[in-house]
Amino acid sequence: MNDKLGTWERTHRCGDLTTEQIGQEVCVMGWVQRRRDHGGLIFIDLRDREGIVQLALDPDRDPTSHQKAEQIRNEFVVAARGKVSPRPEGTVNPKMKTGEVEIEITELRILNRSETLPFMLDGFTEVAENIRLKYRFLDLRRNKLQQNMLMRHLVAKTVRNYFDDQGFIEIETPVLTKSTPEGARDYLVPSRVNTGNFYALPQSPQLFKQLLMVSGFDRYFQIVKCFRDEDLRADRQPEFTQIDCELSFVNRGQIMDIMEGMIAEVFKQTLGYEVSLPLPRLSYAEALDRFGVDNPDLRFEMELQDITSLVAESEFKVFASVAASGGLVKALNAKGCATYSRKDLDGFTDFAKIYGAKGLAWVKVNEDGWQSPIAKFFTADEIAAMNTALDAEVGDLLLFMADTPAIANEALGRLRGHIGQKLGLARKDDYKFVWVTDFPLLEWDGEQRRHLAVHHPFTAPLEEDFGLLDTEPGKARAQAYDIVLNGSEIGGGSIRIHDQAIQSRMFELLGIGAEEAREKFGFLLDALSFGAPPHGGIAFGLDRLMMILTGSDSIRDVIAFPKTQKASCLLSDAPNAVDDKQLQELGVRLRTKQK
RNA sequence: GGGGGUGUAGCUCAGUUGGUUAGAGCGCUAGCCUGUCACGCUAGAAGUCGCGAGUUCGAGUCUCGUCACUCCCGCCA
Repeated sequence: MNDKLGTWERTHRCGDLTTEQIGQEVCVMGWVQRRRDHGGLIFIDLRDREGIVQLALDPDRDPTSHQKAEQIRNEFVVAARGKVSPRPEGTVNPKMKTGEVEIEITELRILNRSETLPFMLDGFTEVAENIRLKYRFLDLRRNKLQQNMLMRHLVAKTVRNYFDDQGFIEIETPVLTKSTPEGARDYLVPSRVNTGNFYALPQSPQLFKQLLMVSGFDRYFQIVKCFRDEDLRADRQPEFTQIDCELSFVNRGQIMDIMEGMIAEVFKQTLGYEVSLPLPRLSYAEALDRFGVDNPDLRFEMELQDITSLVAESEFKVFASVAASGGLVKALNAKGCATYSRKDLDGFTDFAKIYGAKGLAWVKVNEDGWQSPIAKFFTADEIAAMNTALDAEVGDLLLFMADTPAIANEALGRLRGHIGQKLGLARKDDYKFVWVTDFPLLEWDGEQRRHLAVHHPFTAPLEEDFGLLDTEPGKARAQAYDIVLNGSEIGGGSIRIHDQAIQSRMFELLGIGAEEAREKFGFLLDALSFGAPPHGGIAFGLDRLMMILTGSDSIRDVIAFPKTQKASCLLSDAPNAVDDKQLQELGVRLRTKQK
């Protein structure tokens, strides 16, 4: 039989008790982290979301409570009253926040019992993901996840306060929206009252926030769930949260200023970390040239060097032929890594191959020159030129990639990140931001034989590249910007097209005919024709930001109830089959038999 | 759609060349213990070796298939 809560009121949270409360009568409630029964004395570590405090139960002080404590097991829910006391000389626990005090219990109530848990919550062992997810309500009791959720709340609160101060208002946009087949796959919801028709869950509130600008709300933000039916990754869930913003009458410099202010405020409030503003800005072209990727990790240098011209005439056919066919030969200098084994180097090659590289050439810089399978193909002058370009010194490891520009950049750029991690140059408590700007507006899709929007079809081109739309649209750059933190894209946005004629022209360039554009985006084109102000915005991935703030390797650790890689919820068993009756009402018939 | 990893007690894992009755730590149960804090000591219970076939005198171990979890490529306007 459990005890009743009765009229007891909690006076403090467990983790909040310090020497300041010494002498006070307190009442705490929480879960039993651990019981240590000495036969006489019993100690209980009582836990709530703020932390753990030690309860001391002395049979001489209160035999009834002591007797109850003998039955207590892990995760029992307990309420306890007693006096906060300093721990006896020599028994202070410096590892605990509350380690200088304990509560001398005078009355104890067992509010509820617990079965033996399927796994320990003590944080000393890594538990398999599927077990954690099945018992997510228990997993969430663990300290790390409690901290993550509390910090997530703090971030949301900070964001709301900041935007409120800046004159933004939060407006909700619909979750049942219209499917637009551009971009990611939609999650579809069948409509009962419009049999045969479907809503789509929003991939982002993009169009609605633009409409809010047309409506004159001027500065909008929303912390909002978005949905994409694509395959999952360590940093991707099918439903995720964006900090979504849109502003009118601003240029992109002003947007970036406001947004980096928000990010700085978040880092200050959560980690006490001062982000120095303004953040560096890098063009897409420069990012690719120096780092190979558009989301460079700037916690370390190790920049890529373009050595195509140095090896174009060399005897090494692999490099020379790539150079002759318009490819790139790029190299990076892994400082002091000449000691790496053949196995390490093979590992790097395998890593590069993931990104389409055919191979990777390496050079160890020794006292007596280059040690490398490819050294013999180069003249002393060529080697000297490469050494200079790469700032090579004895003890360095030079890595070379020759391929099409896209593959050479991507593969060597990813390898740069990989080696930076391996060398411990990418510290989790170091935060390096960069804005990447001037993305290409369009990319050519060879399969569909049409241009696709790199960002989305509502992105405005750079004003100086306007003319290119009619001549070489593939070369036009966008008024777009991504904010990158430690090699991870945490946000992206653009100035939008607010001129209906230009938006129509953009649809044309994307191979979307006038009729199709009207059918899919007619409401946007209409809105643009009724006095749309110049506007632009950005959306931040809250989950990815939380991963970095909490030092989490998985997005699941910053989401209360995440899904597995196959997008199922092991806790509730979603998605699941539904009754025929439900399907009938929706006018939906399945094409395949269910298992 | 493709590639890699993992799956053995409630949890974390070990298990040799295919060979007797599958082990350890933690947890759990019982007993002891008045200053521990991942308390300690003693004893005990606990297994569909993910699932299904196959090879074999014999399979946790080899082969094939399959399922789940996970990391990556593609995909993610």
